Parts: sequence; structure tokens; C-alpha cells
Amino acid sequence: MGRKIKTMEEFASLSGISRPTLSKFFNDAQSVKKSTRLKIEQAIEKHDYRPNFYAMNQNRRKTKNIGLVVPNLTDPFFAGIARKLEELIVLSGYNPLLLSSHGGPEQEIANLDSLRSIKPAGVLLAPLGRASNVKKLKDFSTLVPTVLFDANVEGVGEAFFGSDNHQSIGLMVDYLARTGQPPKFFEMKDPINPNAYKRRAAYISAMEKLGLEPELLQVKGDGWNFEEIGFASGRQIIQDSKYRGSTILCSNDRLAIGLLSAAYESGLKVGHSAECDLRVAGHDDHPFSRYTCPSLTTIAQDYDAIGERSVSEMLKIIDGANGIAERSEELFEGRLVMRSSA
Amino acid sequence: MGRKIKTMEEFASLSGISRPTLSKFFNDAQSVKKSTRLKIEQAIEKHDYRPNFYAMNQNRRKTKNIGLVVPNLTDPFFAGIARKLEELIVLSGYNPLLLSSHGGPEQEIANLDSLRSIKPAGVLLAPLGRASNVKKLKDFSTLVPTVLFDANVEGVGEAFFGSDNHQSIGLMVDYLARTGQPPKFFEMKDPINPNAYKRRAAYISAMEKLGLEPELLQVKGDGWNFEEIGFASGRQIIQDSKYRGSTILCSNDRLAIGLLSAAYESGLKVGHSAECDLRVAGHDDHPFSRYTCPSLTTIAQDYDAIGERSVSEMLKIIDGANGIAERSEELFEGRLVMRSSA
DNA sequence: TCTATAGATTTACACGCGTAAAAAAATTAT
DNA sequence: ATAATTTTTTTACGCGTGTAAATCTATAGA
Repeated sequence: MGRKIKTMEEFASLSGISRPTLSKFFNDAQSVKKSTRLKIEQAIEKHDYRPNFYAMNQNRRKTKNIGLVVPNLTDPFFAGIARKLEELIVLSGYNPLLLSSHGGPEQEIANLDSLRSIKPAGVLLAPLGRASNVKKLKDFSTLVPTVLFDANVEGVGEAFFGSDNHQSIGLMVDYLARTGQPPKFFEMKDPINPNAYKRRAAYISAMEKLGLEPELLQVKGDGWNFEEIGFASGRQIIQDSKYRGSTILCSNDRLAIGLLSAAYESGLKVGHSAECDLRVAGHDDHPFSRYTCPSLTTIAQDYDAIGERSVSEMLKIIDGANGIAERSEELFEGRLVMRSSA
Repeated sequence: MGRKIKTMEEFASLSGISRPTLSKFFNDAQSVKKSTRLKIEQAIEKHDYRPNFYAMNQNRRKTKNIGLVVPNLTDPFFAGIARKLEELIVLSGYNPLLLSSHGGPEQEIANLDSLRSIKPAGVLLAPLGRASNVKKLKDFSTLVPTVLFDANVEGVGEAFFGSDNHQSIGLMVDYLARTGQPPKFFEMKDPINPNAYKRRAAYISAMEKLGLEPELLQVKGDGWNFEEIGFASGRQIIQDSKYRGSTILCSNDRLAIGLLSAAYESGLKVGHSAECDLRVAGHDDHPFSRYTCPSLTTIAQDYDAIGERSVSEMLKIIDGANGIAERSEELFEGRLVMRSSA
């Protein structure tokens, strides 16, 4: 093998393909005739050439990069979703760039800023929600095609895809009410996540529809350390004997994980059998929910569907002549995951 | 405000600073005089200019990018470490680029390949270990400055920083043997992670030093789903009544999480009080170990120290005249975290 | 076989910034 | 104040690719 090929010019003369055609090929392999595509691919294999990433993107109108911003990679729930989306993006021939906002609105904006500098073809954004700097989010979304997922922010981005909290919470409330004490709702008083508000509303409406009195257990707590909040606040609540025998629906699994830990520590039995002191349910089907003690009954969001829809919509926007289409929204149904805790 | 500034040329004339000086500034803000630095920063603020990322890096000898590759971002343990390292890299004036190998050696190589195309100043790599394609890793590390952390691979990279498994496991074994039944060691038969082998060896040597008989509980299992492996295999082991009253030290916390879940399901009491059937300990201080039932006694790795050392060594290599220095290695001590499970 | 047409090539310029060298200006030391 | 030194400016070229327009060539349908 000779020495390394450095430029596309060199590669062009060695492969017998003109440089503009090569340029087209590297931009979109499908845009050249099949026979030449094969010739190019063989030559790449033979000479191990790859175009300079920076020179390549400098003058492109649209790069092949898609930004992917999640609120907090430390949360295994988002880590899992991010992984799925990365896969889908790669399968579409794009190059994902994963960034985490670490729970902070400044970081969220910083992420979008640094994405802007690499001229992404589009950005898939799961916003922080209430904490987000909405104005800057909106500014960004006018500059680069943006699709929101997980949490909605009004007027930001070309589309939003998420879970139907109304449906999923309704499902859970119905199940719990049918099989035992109707649930009380355990949540943070001032949640960061907009989904939390929807779940609260959904809980209240589901209870009322059943002719039952909703009861909110709202606890204080800031930040993203939900397990700790669930644990500390849960312990206080649980020790009050008036909650003996009741059912507690947590706004998300991470709160439930903390609550279960507190219950264990207090010596309370959690579950649906007769001798149990408490039933606990969650929402999201967190990766650890299978291994809590007892295993957590929860709602699994349909993240395969949400992910696929988000990516396909993104591609449509990127490819599309971009007629000023309506902002599309779609909610996907959750699935009841029955385990031992309720 | 007028329209957007597109080029550094424009920005130069508007700010009254020459373009080469601006170029220097954007390469390294400290390389220009303080007074001009302030002028430039004000002008940036005023005009909201940022240089074109691609054009900027195209002809740079060294970019300001540092790659950061971890085996699996879905593991909260690595997610936490990655977050810490990202922070340190940003504080050093560099631009971190986080990639996850998702547990697969092909992905690990693919990550390094795509990093190579962006000409990173250096790469911080936590290799998969046994599964890694060592030859390709080595090839890569000759092309770009590489520092390994978490897991060592002989001969790869300029440095390695990790935990002293010998010390930490010794600490745990001593503690467990002193306070009750000496521990049996629960682990996977063919671990992916090289640390697992060191921990096994450390366990055996620590037991022998105490004049005790080591006992390995090796279970089958592939992949990264450690909780499931710990749960399924743990259930089988636990149901054998001969393990009643014994102490089990798990090779890592994720196995322990699964094992605790299995114990709970089987109705076994875990803990150090008299009426308990089992003691369980782990290693790594996984973010969820505080909330297991009971909370998990474990070893906290000193990841602040490991992270700081890794990044500072990386910077030294990048800046350094790069005399062919010795490959440096350093191991950091773990700390015993006493909770309820042992 | 001729023609219509998709696809490839030739030619040429642009992109935005890095960087080198020499000259000029500003700062510091003497 | 003068010399020595640091910093900035001027000037000019190069990087590796995108892309447009005109021209040429292969393929397919009549």
C-alpha cells in the first residue's frame, strides 16, 4: 500500500472519478449512479480515504449532523432514550451529536449554542421544561430545524412527540382504584418537568371521573435528585399512621424508588397482598424499576414509537421543501407494567 | 442591532482588532494581551459573533477538542464519571466530545474512528477491556494522544489512571471478616471488565492473608445487563440453604442490586443485625446503592482524583514538548461506604 | 440509428480561517 | 529618554472542500 491519500483531488485521479462527483457521493451516496457508486466504494476500500471533516462541512448548506439534547444523561431513563435515538439517526445516514443539559438551563442554552456552531441539519431536543429559557429556545428553533420530544414547550420547534400522560395516568388510576384503595398522588410541589403538571391534572380528572376524592401529597424539593426527595419526604409521610393501608401513585419512578427505600427502612411492607401496609406505583418504567424491593408497578412509555416518529419527522423537515407546515404534535399511549408493588 | 456578522474579517473591522490577532485569541484567549482580550470580549458580547467552527479547525495543527469515550453511558456509574470529566475538560478551555461504546467493541472502534476525523487534541478512553480490539486501540493511540482511565489495557495510551482494586477489596474483606462471616465472592465467570479479574485476585489474596478459605461464586452471563444476571443467578444461589447466614461480596454494585432484589423476593433478610439471613456488599458506590433495600455497603472509588489526574495528564501531554516520556500509571484508593446491607 | 436525457466531467471560483514574515506600534526595562 | 522587548498590524498565501455552469458522454426509448 502506498502512502496515505490526503486530498479528494488525489483520490479523484487515483480512482478515475472526477472530484465534483466524489463530492456529490460523500454528500449523499444515493445521488450518483449505481455503477459509479460501486467504483467509488471499491476505491475507498482500497485506498482507505476519508474526506477532511472540517473542509467538507465548511461550505455545505446542510451538514449531516443531527444534534440530540437531553435534560440529564445521568438519569438512566434519558440515557436509554438517547441511545435509541442515536441508533435511529445513524440508520438514517446522519451523524448524531449527543449533549446533556445536566439539569441546568444555562447548559441547555450552551448546548444549543455549540450545536449552532456546527451547523446541524436539525436538532432533537428534550427540553428541561419549566426551567428552560423559552425565549432563547424559540430563537434557536427559528435558526435550525428543531423537533421536541418528551416535554413540550409551546411554540418551540416544528413538532413535538411525547407520551399521553392523560391516558397513562388514567389507566393506572383505574387499575389501582379497581384493585384496592384508590391512589393518592405523590409528587413534587413545584416540578421542573411539564409532564409532572399534566400527570397531576390527569390524576385529578381520572379520580373525579370515578367519583373519588383526589388527594395530593406534594413535597418540597429542588433539583434532579428525585430519589433523595422521594426518600426523605416519603419517610415523613409514611411514618404518619394515617397512610397505613393506602395506595400511593408517584409522579415518576425515581420518586417511587426513593419512597420504596423509605418504606423498607421504616419496616413497612409494600405490595398488593393482604398483609401489606402500602401499595406504590410509579410512571416511566425506569431501568431499575424491575429491581426495586418490591419490583415497581409502573407505566412504560412507548419510546420506540416516540423515537421513530421524532426522527422520521426530523428527516421530513430536513428533506422537505419546507412549506410552512403546521406544527405537528402527537402523543403516544403508555402501557401498564404490573409488578409486585401495587 | 444590525444584521449578523458572518466572517472574522467583518468582526475585525467592527471591533478594531486585526484578524490575525482575533485568530490568536480564538485559539487561545490567554495568548493576547489583557487589554486587547477585554476589547475582544466586549466586541463579541456586542456583536454576538462566533467563528465558523469548521473553517476554524480545518487548518489548525491542534484542535481544542478532547474526545471522551466510555464503555456504556446507560450505566449511571459511567454517566456520572463522564459528567465529571466533561466539566474538567471545559474548565481547561477544551471542548469535550462524549461518545459511548454501548458495550460493543465495534462501536468502540467506530467511536475512535469518528474522533480521528475531527483531529482531537487528545482522547480520554475508558476501554471496554477484554472485548476491546487491542490492536486497533493501539494503532489509534499512536496517532492521537490517549489517556486511559477506569480500565487498563497494556501498552495502549500514554497513561492509565484507575482504582486500586487490591486496596479496596482488601479493605472490604477485612471489614467483613472482622464483623461476621468471612465473605464469599460473587462474580461473573467470564467478566468483560479487567477490573473484575483484579478484584477476584484481590479477594483471594486478602482471604489468604487472613488465613481464610476463599470461595468464589461464579455465575454465567453475557453482556452488560448485570442487574439481571445478579438477579437470576443470585436467586438460584440464595435458595440453596447452605448459604443461609453467609456474607456475599459482589464484584460490583450492579450485581449486588440484582442480588438484593432476588433476596427480597425470596423473603430473605439482608443486613448485619442478628436476625438477618445474609450480608451483601458491593463495589463502586453506584448512584442507586443508597436506595437499595437494604442500602448497600460498598466501596466508593475516588473518581474526583482519577478524573482530575486524567485530565491534567492529558493537558500535560498536549502542551508538552512531548519528550518520549514513560507511560505513567497511578492507582487511587477506594473508600469504604458503610450502609445497612453488611 | 437517432435523439432525448440523466449523469459525469471540466473549469473556475468561493468559503472562512490558519499561519507565516516583515513592519509598525505599544510596552517595559535600562 | 533611549533601547530592548513584547504585541499587534499588514500583507499574502494556503487549506481541502462545496458548488455552479457549461460541456461532454453514456444510456434508454422511439
